[in-house]
Parts: sequence; structure tokens; C-alpha cells
Amino acid sequence: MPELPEVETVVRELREEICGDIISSVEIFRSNPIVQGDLDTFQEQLCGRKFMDVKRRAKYLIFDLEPKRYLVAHLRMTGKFIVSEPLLEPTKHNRVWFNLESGRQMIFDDIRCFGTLEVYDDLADSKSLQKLGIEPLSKAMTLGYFIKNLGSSKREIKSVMLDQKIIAGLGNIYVSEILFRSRINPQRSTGSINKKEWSLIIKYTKYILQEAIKNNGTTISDFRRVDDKTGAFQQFLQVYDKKGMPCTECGTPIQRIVQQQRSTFFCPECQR
DNA sequence: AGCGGAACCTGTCGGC
DNA sequence: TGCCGACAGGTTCCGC
Repeated sequence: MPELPEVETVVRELREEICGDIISSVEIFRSNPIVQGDLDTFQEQLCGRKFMDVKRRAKYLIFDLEPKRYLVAHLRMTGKFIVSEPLLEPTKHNRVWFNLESGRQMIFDDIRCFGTLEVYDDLADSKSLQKLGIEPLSKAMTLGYFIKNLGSSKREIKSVMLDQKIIAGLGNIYVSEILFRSRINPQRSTGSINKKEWSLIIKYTKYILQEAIKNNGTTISDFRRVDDKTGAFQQFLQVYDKKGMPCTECGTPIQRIVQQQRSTFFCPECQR
């Protein structure tokens, strides 16, 4: 479900809602496979700690706690954080409740249970964070980075853009949208992308992500904000989930193909 | 190195 | 109505 803009939306809203609050107890309704490690340890590591900040790295949420400790979360496909007045009973897909001293509740809800929750004393111990490539909205996102790392690669450009070890934070929706705007066929080999085209990819990656963040992300079906509202960027999507619909530029029907076992949507006329 | 395939789970939708 | 396959904003592991 959530890619960088959706995670960023959730992070910003959580930061407003929970900073300064203290975890009084943790109730786990279904741990497998969400909570990594021993459950008693997980609860013990978190109880009594105060939320100091909520940050994002790629699609990970990082909760800064005091005394110093970190809760690292990944929403995968259907994970959600909801902050609300306390419930009496968990609803169907509630997996973990973080009860707060203010009396409110932060709920981790996840239909498919792919999401992950991990605790670290030192973020450097997280293997998954270590492996991540550059942040697409950072200054590291340069022409030089792509030429140097991918200039001679034969991999398909779609696959490279989804690779979190290279660019960290893009997912299936935004990669289709970025390549459409950049007018690049998703099956092109990365080595065939010229400087001008890389510049377009960089420009539209930043533009689309920023616009999506402004619109609180994209809701196709499952994504929800902390207050259970939907995002609004779906109204600006040009190709994702638009198979057979006319291209907004040339009217050619949008095509759906499968790459890396995932759908790709593109215009065969505009994207060369 | 990098591909395809399967796995982790649950839910929804379309076709017959 | 019911069953079956395809598909879903993600990641990881395994074998070639």
C-alpha cells in the first residue's frame, strides 16, 4: 500500500499526535509475523518510554523514544497507524495497541500482517535500514549518482526504480507515474537512459512525490491517514490502474504489463 | 549480478 | 450462490 508520500503523511500526523506522550502499556492481539522477536521483551522495551519524535527513512517509520530507544515500523501493503480515543475491544484487524498515558491510543492495524515492528537501542543495528539507497527528495539524488551506479546496467528501468538499495521510497504507483511523465518506456534498459532522460526522471520523481505529499498520499483502496481519512493524490494519477483508458496526452489506451511480478502501466505511444 | 518464482497473509472482484 | 483464479501502494529468500 504505502510508498514514500503515504508514509510521510502518516509520520507528520503521528508527530503531531503523539510527541510528548508516554507508552503506558502495549497489547498484542496478533504478533505473527508482525512483531519481531520475543513479545514480552517487546512490551518491556517500550513501556514507560516517551515519544520524542517520529521520522521517516524510505518507507520506514522511526519513532524516537526517551530514554533512548527506537521503534522501527514498516507498513508493507496494508499496515496503518491510527490514533484515537481508546477502544474497548480491538476491531478485526487491530494487531497491536500502544496505550498512552494521556489516555489515548495508538493502534497498529494490518489486514495482511506483512507489516513489521522492531525495537532498537541503536539504529545502526537495523540491517534493513542499512541497506537502503538514497532518499529521492534529498540532495543525493543527482545525475552523477545514476550515471556512476547505473550507466552500464542492463536491468530494466522500472526494476531499478523499485530497487530500495538504489532509490529508497518509490513503489509501484509512483514509478509508473514518474516514467509516464518522463516519457520513458518502463522496459528500457537502464544503460540506454541518456543524461537528458535521467534529468527528467530526477525532476519528475521530486515533483510527483512532493505533489503527492501535499495531497496526503494516494488511496486506491486501503491507505488511510492517522485520523482514518483517505489521501487525495489518486485524482492526479495518469496511468496507474488505468488499463484501457485513453492516455491524457495522446488518447492511446494505457497498457498493463507485468515486470518483476508486478503490474506496470504505461502509454506505448508517449513512452519510448 | 540479476532474473523468475514462491512465500509471507487476507480480502475483493470478475467470470463461469 | 458458489467456487476459482487473479490481483493488491512490499520485501525477502532460494535456485539457476
